[in-house]
Amino acid sequence: MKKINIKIRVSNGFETVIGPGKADLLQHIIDTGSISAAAKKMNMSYRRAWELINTMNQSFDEPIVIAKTGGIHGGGAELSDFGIKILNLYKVLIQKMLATVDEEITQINSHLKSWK
Amino acid sequence: MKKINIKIRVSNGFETVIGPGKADLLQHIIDTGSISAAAKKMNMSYRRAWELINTMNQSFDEPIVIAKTGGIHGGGAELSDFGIKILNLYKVLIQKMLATVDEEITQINSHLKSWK
DNA sequence: TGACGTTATTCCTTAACGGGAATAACGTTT
DNA sequence: AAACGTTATTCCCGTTAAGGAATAACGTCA
Repeated sequence: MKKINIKIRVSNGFETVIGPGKADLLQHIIDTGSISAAAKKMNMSYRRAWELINTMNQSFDEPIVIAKTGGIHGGGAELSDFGIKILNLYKVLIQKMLATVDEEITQINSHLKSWK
Repeated sequence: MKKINIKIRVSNGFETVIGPGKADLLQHIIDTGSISAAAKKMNMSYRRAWELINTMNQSFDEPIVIAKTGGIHGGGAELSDFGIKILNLYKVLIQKMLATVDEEITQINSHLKSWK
């Protein structure tokens, strides 16, 4: 059993707008309600997580993540309705794309060395 | 008109086995018959081109690029039949994948800022 | 044998990336 | 007012990535 892996990124021409890492991060923010907690779950620095989020928020015409400082637990973050929509679009994108190329993936996989 | 761009890479789990850059390089090798000429056309250093090729040759169970030193023009490189097969598989992979998600791409694109 | 142009490989240096620490701002709770 | 935990932001530093230069090896041709 080998471990071929298709990575799909959406770029605006010079930077990734959403891809595997950013989508993962968004999902963890949904789960935890916090940027720092999401980052920790991914073994990612807060600094980097914030950068990814900032890139996304600046790339789209509406914010993806809404963050608040202060308050009951010091603050927190959640996806905007728009952010949820984009994340779901990305998930659908991946699902559809992968569903169509089982044959080609199998063929490429069969020629990959397995010890890596 | 915006410039959304979907990048698809095939990974073996820890490195890219074929993706946009490597596929481009292979095509240029077909066109030029030389690693150095192909690299030059892409504004890529020979050193890097060789690394990409080496990664591919080591990742698959057959060589993708066959290179020769010496001879009439100092040497040269060409894709093996297997390399041509893999490159075509990748092209088909991309074509099929992109063909299925026109709707999602259009939607994401419509929410991307255009000045980037 | 010497010239030629390409592949193959090593070494050094520079640039980019990302982590960690430090700090401020914030708003609720006590 | 003080404490708390999170976001937001800036600095510094080490690691890694990538480029360039240099050199050897190679096989054909003159």
